[in-house]
Amino acid sequence: MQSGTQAIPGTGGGVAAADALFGTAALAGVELGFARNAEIFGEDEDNDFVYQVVSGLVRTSKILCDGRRQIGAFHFPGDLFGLETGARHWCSAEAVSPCRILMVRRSALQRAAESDTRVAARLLAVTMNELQRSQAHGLLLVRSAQERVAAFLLEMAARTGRRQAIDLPMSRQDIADYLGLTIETVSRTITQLTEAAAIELVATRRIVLRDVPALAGLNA
Amino acid sequence: MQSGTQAIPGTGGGVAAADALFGTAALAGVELGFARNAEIFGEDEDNDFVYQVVSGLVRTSKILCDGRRQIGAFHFPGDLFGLETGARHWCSAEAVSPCRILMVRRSALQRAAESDTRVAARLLAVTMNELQRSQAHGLLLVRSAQERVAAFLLEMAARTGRRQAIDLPMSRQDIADYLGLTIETVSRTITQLTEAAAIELVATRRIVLRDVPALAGLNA
DNA sequence: CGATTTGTTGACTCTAATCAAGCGTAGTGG
DNA sequence: CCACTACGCTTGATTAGAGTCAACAAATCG
Repeated sequence: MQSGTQAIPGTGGGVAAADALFGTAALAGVELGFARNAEIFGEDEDNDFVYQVVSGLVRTSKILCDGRRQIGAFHFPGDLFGLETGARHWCSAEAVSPCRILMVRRSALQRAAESDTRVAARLLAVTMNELQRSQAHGLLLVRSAQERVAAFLLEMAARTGRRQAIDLPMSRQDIADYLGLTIETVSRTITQLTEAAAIELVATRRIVLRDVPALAGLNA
Repeated sequence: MQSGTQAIPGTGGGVAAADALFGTAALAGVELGFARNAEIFGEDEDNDFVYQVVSGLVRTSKILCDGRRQIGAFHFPGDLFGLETGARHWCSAEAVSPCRILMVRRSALQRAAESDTRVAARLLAVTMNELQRSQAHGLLLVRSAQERVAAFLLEMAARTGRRQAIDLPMSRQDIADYLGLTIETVSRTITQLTEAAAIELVATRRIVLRDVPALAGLNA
């Protein structure tokens, strides 16, 4: 069972911002469905669209020269992704769970931003938020395995809106690649947090946060 | 001698973009000088300005709960910084070398962006570039010490425009905090790269890149 | 010139990676 | 329905790489 992935209702803020973005400008977007692990766009492909998650979960990642994969971000319903300046994509995007994705032509969005100040302002705000998220993610990568996993769980709880039980749509490999760890270390750390009674492993992909202050105490 | 810090001419692209940003809109900015290690803004302070480096080098950083410091970015002449959405600053900014900084009121910039589409577009482009830089930095943090230091040296060479000799305006501690390493590891790695004839340590803060392909070969 | 900060080097420790095996849960087909 | 398989996850043993602690050298400054 990996239900719940499509049921994630979005976090409100993101959806509202994006709605204002696309809605106000009356931008025609194409909505497409993607199967689990399907590629939405690939590295070095033409950068012609901006994307919004309607439902499901998306990861953006890059393959390192040694074959390892680094996941830069998970994108939840309402989130925009593919926000880049270059003519070609710098990273790739795949569906973690079955997704519905809204695609808007970059040129159309640009025109909309030129004619509607609110669209431009929204787009800038969304980009700045993404910048801050990226910087926060960078901070994570220099911390201990326990701190990374704890922060990840709290982030997922915050993003899915759940206070207690979180359903993780992504595999341990995805988590490891997001946190810059190996799957073994992620697994071991989850075991440790369980033994420390900070969390409870209901199922492999369903985790209950038992001691949120303890988890938060591991953070900066 | 830590000369060269004020002589860095900017990288062209950054300066041009920023000039268009501030110039076109006829934005009145205040230019201020900051001594070495002076704080330009602090974490949690009011986020009322956007800043541009005129000369010198700026670092933006955050202090972790365990006392360690993580540097998110170095900002060179022409670069904008302080691009955040929140009402308060999320990180702090300090002068690595003596700096001249142009400060523009966020509200004024926002008004300029509303009246001039080109300003809005420039601001968005600059923010997206910063996002990509931040993501690239995140990638660095999951690599080996050698790869991080090599990438750092190449980045500095690219930013300062020098092909061969780089003058590093920042201390080993700054480098370590930027790369998520300790000063000892940075020092040892520089020694290793010297022994491998990839670089040459002319002075502690002056490094000549002897084998750029070898250094680049360590990257993704 | 001494004093102080900054950088290098060495010895040792410890965390997370690696290599390898075993478990559990679908999913498949007889 | 039950092997059988395949995959994702966990656990164990060992290793490698960076951190820590400590001493020393070198540059900078008054």
